[in-house]
Amino acid sequence: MRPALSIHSEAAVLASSAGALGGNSPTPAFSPLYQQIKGLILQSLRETEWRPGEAIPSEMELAARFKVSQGTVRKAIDELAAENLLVRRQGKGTFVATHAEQNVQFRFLKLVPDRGAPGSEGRAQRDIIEFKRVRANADIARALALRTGDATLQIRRVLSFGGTPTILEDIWLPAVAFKGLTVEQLASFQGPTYALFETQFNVRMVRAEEKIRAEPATNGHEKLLKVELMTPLLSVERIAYTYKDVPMELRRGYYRTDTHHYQNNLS
Amino acid sequence: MRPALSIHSEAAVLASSAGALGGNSPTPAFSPLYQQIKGLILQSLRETEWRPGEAIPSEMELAARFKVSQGTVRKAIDELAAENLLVRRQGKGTFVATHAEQNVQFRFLKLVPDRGAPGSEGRAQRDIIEFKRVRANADIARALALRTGDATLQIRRVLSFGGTPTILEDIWLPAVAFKGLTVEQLASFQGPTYALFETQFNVRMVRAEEKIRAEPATNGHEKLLKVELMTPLLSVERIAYTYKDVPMELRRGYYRTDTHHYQNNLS
DNA sequence: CAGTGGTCTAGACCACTGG
DNA sequence: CAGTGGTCTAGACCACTGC
Repeated sequence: MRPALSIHSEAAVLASSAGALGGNSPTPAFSPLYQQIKGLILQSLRETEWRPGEAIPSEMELAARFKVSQGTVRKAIDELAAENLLVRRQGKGTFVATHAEQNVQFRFLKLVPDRGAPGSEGRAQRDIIEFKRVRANADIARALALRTGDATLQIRRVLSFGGTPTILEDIWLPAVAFKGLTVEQLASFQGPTYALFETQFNVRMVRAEEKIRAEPATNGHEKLLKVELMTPLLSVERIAYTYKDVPMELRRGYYRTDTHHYQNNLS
Repeated sequence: MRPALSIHSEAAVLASSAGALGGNSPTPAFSPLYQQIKGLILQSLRETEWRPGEAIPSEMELAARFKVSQGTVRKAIDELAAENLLVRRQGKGTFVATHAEQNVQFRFLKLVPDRGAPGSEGRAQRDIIEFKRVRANADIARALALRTGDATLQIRRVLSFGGTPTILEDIWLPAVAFKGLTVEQLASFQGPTYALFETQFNVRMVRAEEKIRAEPATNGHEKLLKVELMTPLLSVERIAYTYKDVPMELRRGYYRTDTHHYQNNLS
């Protein structure tokens, strides 16, 4: 069976563009077939040909569609599954990952209680303190790849565990992508906020970067978290990205760490 | 070619032990061949048949040794490489991972400068403040899977970047495994501490868990880090594990986060 | 029972490294 | 050039799911 895709198609593009610019082909940039298949599947995910939670076609179907062997499709899916974009379920199929699944919830919330398992406290109480439309300052704009002055939605909320306010978060979203988001929607939605983003705005968060510092409680944060002024808090700044590495959320969190801690595993 | 290993060997063990206990075989616990191969390779790593930095036998050789196909060995090695226990180098071979490699250094040190790349500050200055033999209290013993009162080596040191003291660390090691470790050795060794552990004590750190909190500088920590009393510091408690999930190091670090931050990537 | 993902094999060929 | 890991294929069979 001859593949319909050239093994060197991407390389050809790179080489030709380098040639057009007069560059002397720095790297052949060989791209294996399965990487190209991976790219095609990724493209379908971006274009939401299959939505979060849905099954994608079987390996056999995809192999036929792309005119490659099942093993090649398999390797592409393997990588996407390793990146948590797809979830394989033996006997059932391969599914688009979603933040609505229980086991995924704690991949993005690393604050866990000192005693007991991560989810042992039941559902966190979420209180929305503020919701407003603001123009991005230079910092916010840079983080979200916007221009200074572009419209954003800002949300301030407090998460409480067992009645104790533990997390204060300020969230900024590009207004264009989240047009129509309301406080009511945010307040009434059961489940992770990122699941709401998936179903209502077709925005799927794929990865995030967090910068963590220790800072004293000030600016009224101490009142909202019910701690003394200048109490050390964990400051967590997160930028969350969608499929094509587009930043779609900036989040500044302040965590109390007297009964919880930020858990990280290195390997 | 018939495999010399039974596909169900591990399953058989589990089933028989469950049977001996009168259990009614809860899970067949099917173990694929490549997992068994992975286990055998892991065993050789533990027994240091191949030492950190050395090449392991080629895929073909291992396939012949274990009487399986190259593809099966390949899948086993794939997983070990994904876990950072092995490193593949095309055209050269597969090597036992080591902390002596440049690119590995920053997998375990997540504190990076606010400006500039992770390694841009040059080598950190390390000053050993204290080195003593102490008996483990209940906390230390639990963390290192020792008994209270067992001997440990305690090291206190300060890491400085560009002349600024930034990290204060207390390290506890089980004395039995690190017999003969001296201050001179620690002070004179160039490169990561974990690389020293590999070459001198045959202890290879494979993964670690970190619990992070925000705490005020007290107990003289403020003097060693040259900050004011009660300045918020990042408290990082790490337990590091060797191949077979044996804890071999407890480390309590206090990080200044005025010019650096703890960087974490979620996916 | 059919359909899915998961394992295993055998062989061909490619890309990369170093002598 | 030989030796290594990397890719791709084709086919057989296994484990799991749900009808």
